Amino acid sequence: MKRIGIPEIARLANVTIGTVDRALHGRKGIRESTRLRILEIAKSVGYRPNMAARALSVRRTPIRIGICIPREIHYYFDQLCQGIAAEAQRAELSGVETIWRRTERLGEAEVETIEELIHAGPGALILTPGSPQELTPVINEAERRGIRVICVDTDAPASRRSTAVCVDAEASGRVAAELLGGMVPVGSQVAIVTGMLHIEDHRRKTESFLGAYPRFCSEGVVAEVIEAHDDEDEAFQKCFALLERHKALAGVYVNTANCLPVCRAIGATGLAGRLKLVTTDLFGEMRPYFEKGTISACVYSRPYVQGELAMRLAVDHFLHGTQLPKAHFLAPQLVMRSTFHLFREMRAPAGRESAAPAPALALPRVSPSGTV
Amino acid sequence: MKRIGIPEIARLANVTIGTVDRALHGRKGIRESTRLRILEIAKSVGYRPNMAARALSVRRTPIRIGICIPREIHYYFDQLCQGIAAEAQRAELSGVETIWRRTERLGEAEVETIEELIHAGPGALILTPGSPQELTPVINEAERRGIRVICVDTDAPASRRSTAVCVDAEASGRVAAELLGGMVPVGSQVAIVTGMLHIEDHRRKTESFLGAYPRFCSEGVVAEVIEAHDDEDEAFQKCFALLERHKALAGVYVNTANCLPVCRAIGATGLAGRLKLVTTDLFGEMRPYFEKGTISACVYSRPYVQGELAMRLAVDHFLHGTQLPKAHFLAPQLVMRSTFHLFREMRAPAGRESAAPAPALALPRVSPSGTV
DNA sequence: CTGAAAGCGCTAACAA
DNA sequence: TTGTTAGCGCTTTCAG
Repeated sequence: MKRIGIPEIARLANVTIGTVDRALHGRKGIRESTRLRILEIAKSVGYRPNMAARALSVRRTPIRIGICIPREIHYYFDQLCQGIAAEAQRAELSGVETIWRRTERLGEAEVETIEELIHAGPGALILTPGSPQELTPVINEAERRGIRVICVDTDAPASRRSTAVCVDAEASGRVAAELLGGMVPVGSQVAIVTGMLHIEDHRRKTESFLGAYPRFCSEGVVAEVIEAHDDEDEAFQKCFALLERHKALAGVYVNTANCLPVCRAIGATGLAGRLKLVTTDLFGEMRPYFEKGTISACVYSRPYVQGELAMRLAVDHFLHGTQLPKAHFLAPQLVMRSTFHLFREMRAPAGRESAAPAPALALPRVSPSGTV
Repeated sequence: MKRIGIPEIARLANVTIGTVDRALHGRKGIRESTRLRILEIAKSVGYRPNMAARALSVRRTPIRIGICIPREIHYYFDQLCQGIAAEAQRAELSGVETIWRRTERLGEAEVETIEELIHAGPGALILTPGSPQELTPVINEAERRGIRVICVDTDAPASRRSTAVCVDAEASGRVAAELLGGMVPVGSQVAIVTGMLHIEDHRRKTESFLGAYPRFCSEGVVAEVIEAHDDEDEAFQKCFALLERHKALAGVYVNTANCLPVCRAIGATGLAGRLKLVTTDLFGEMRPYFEKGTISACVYSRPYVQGELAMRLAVDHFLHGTQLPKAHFLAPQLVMRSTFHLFREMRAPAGRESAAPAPALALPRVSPSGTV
């Protein structure tokens, strides 16, 4: 089963490798009959190109990919970065380099950072657009220069970005409604705790839940929508008051990461387990509330997977010439009491400093000839 | 920013590439001082080996990975194979080859096929052990010869296999119980439709559901466990009779792929939507039942992801020297009415012929979940 | 101990 | 229209 290559095909066809190359790649400057003949031979011997040789021959510039991701919220964006880094490490072997620029917070210093990255002349840019509208000009500028911009986690749909990898906020809100609606009795009152409605993600999740909930729980009503501004105390206070106000509340949907104060408020009112709580995101501190049954389910956006995917799309695009999809929407992962322990997020203590920028130098670890 | 290689280091160190190679690889025949000097330079310039070139140069030992996966059930194992193939294609650049052997059905001709694969002398073997106990000797033999055996989808825990990638059947059954238990009223009767209880996977899911259901639905009871033997007619008949027998049934858990007849029976008795149905696996024909609300949720093992993961573990192991984990358990993906459309499985018409043994030049590229 | 040189399979520029 | 040739960056063999 020796693998046969271009030279061998050339021999079989009585031509030279140049001609075989032309035939195989549909290049011009070859008689149609010759091409057909060669193609026929190539097929009959089951020719498969040696990708390593091709890569070696064709590429003299390493592919560089710029990455602009915020630091905060750590537990979330660190996962995202780890996904990217994991994929990047694999692609390293094929000559892909990453340039990391982590901004302090989502939406902060985005434009400058990306301009800086553009300046480095990368092949692609992976970023989380915090303020899509402000970013649109830079994104378009990057694309104009031939840099493929890949949005991750959130999209900048009005821009000319090449693609986006994200969990659709609407799907997220809808599935939360479906879960909660399925768990509470007909006609139940529920409430939403959100961060800030002027944040697109929060608003869309909220609206989508509002629209979907009555469809999944007949006669069901959303009693209140609370903005907690991602403040722990505010969330606790407001939520506690909410539970006092609506004794009949059957469920709560928290669509921001700030779910711990809600859990505490529910615990404080002795409702844990009776009231169904559906949260968003996943991190170590949620563990006890899963165990106690305070949290019924969590609609998780899987930042790690998103990162992996974004990076992979970029790599595949450059290395294999894969087309970038218009957008890639992932289904959120539903995490429940029976499964939360299976997530890496629940093991590592949260809040650790980023593990992203792979510490450059790695000398060859495997001796080429043998295994140790 | 040019990526610098061995020739450049040689120049900087005033030696030849041969010497640099010796230094970098800890080979003998080089003065210790020279080695140190070269290593120092390599580090300072951030040398990273070009793996494509290496792969090309040491073609004598391409890493080969044997794969033994059944054809049936197509919709499931084709996904698994596509996951493996996608990952394999990426590794191709680094000189990884795959040897495909698809058996007709799970558990059929496994031993022979694997013996044959062992004979090809691969570095690793990826397989779905249909009958773990029969396979144990061959697996151990392979491991004895230094072939890393990776079980996927099901495990062969008694063997010396290097690792396994699978969704734990127990977690699957338990989360089904949690979902169903959360959706039905207190004290509800539910039923289980399984394939054959002598199949380990079915038995374990069933037992785990039986154990967990009462914990998630207080006073809840599992009224019946039905074996449908993965036969369409039998499933329909038995299920129809079941629904007649237990008018009060609030939910059904189907833990085999054979869920369509159950959906039909539920439809025929006019219970669609009222009775909560939790199924297993995901394929195109389930679409209308999701749409109508007949299926409330599906506990999906994500064969594509499992395949990707298994292959990736193998590749990372050989290319980066990564340790293989003892086992890798994935959380099942919960699919619901709001999200089923995001899955690749629901788009492509099911039952297509395998796409596994990569056809020559252009291997169809698939992405892990929905791509628009 | 170190240097020189021959490829690995493929692409691409140049010759015929 | 086809042939020839020079690398890509690395490993490896054979000389010095």
